[in-house]
Amino acid sequence: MRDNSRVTLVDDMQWRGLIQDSTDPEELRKHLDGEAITFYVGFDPTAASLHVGNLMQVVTARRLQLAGHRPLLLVGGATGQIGDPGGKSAERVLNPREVTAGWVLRIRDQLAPFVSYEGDNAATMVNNLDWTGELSVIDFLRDVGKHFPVTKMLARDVVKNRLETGISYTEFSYQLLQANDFHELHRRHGCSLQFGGSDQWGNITAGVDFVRRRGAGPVHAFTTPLVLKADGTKFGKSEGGATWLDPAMTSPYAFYQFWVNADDRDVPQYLRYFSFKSREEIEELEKATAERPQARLAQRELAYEITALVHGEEEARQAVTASQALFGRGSLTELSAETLRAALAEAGLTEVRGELPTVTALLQTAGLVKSGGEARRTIAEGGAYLNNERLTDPEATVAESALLQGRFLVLRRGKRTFAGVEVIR
RNA sequence: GGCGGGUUGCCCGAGCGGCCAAUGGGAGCGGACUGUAAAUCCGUCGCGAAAGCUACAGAGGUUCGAAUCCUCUACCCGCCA
Repeated sequence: MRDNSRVTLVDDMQWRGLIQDSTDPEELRKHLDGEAITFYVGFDPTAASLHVGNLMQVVTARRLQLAGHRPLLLVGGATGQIGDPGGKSAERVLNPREVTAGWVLRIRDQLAPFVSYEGDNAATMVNNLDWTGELSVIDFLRDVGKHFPVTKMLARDVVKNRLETGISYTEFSYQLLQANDFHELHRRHGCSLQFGGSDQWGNITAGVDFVRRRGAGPVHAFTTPLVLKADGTKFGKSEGGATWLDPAMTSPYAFYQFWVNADDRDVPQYLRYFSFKSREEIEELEKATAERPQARLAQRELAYEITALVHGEEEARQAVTASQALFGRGSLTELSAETLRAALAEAGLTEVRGELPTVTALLQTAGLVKSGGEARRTIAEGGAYLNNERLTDPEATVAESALLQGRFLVLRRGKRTFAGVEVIR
């Protein structure tokens, strides 16, 4: 059945605000809304895990695949050793090769579940070290370097911004490597589209130009916008650092909480960017937020969906259950031992043996404070709670009667940072 | 190559012999208000219960006493060649 009013991929992406810059918009539309194509998006191994800042690219790749296109997920084993000058105000310190190599493996595994390897448009993982590692300097300079006018390279914003503070030849060359990747993927896999974050626009267009100069193409490209927060702070940071996709670095519970805590003003945009819900569903949630913001319906839906996508349904359900148990209005004494254990395990559970320590020591052991002084200060400020009751005496020892289900203690710092302790005898 | 300036706590940035664990701002943390939101206001912000300890690029030195003066080392930044 053919419906002329059918919403196309590009229509949907435009509504979601996913396209910041692009090569010829008309051509791009024809390309993306037409026959299945092969596209690529790259991730450099600059850390042991991807973080929520990378999620935009991940879900967009998934979105394109769901629309029928074929993804090439590139992990930059080569570019990751060089360092993209973009977004950095100073030269970066090179990571040892083995470190980068290890991160490549981890990030590849991490990306794997987001796309499908079945069917005509099965995804493929690629690593630019495969074609860059063997490349000799002479070949590189003759075949790649020759096509790059230095004037044009200098004019790119990322380079221009660094000219004052300094940039090494190494980082200056980054755009050539990325441009060459596009050409290689075009040659090897028929890749005709690259996308990335808006900070990649210079590198991406360098690639588009390069493919054309090598007599191939035409190829297309677009960038996704930088995710902004209404309060002006950087997206992706929460209590004490980045929000990682690796469950060992950011627990599924903390990950879920990251989204639950999203600013009302940001949620509608986040839903558009990250969620696979339909336009109707998203607009419904927006309305709910406008009418009853305190219900945080949009935040919860968003948090659940993204947590399930990244960590799986089971983990997402546990994060929800834990959140309900800890933030619920009900008394902690009403929770069953299983619920309590599960909730605290999500929030972070520490085992304590022997005598019951002082509350100061306990806050420290549970990792809610860095030092005894900080524990005392927090208690003095009225920001420390045991089983949801405010602590007042830093020297107090935990009473036997405080143990929930005979062995659990729920510690809290401030409004929303929980930690659990299990007393083992 | 010559001359000059700089390196302070998570970041910016004062301090230029004792009154300096070090003014101020930002971030962070806590409280009040709320909705696990925002904005606002208030408090707090090296370690230690305290005595005290460790800190102002690094190493030495002068001095009763140094972030502050001197010497060397490292790094950064200007100006002139």
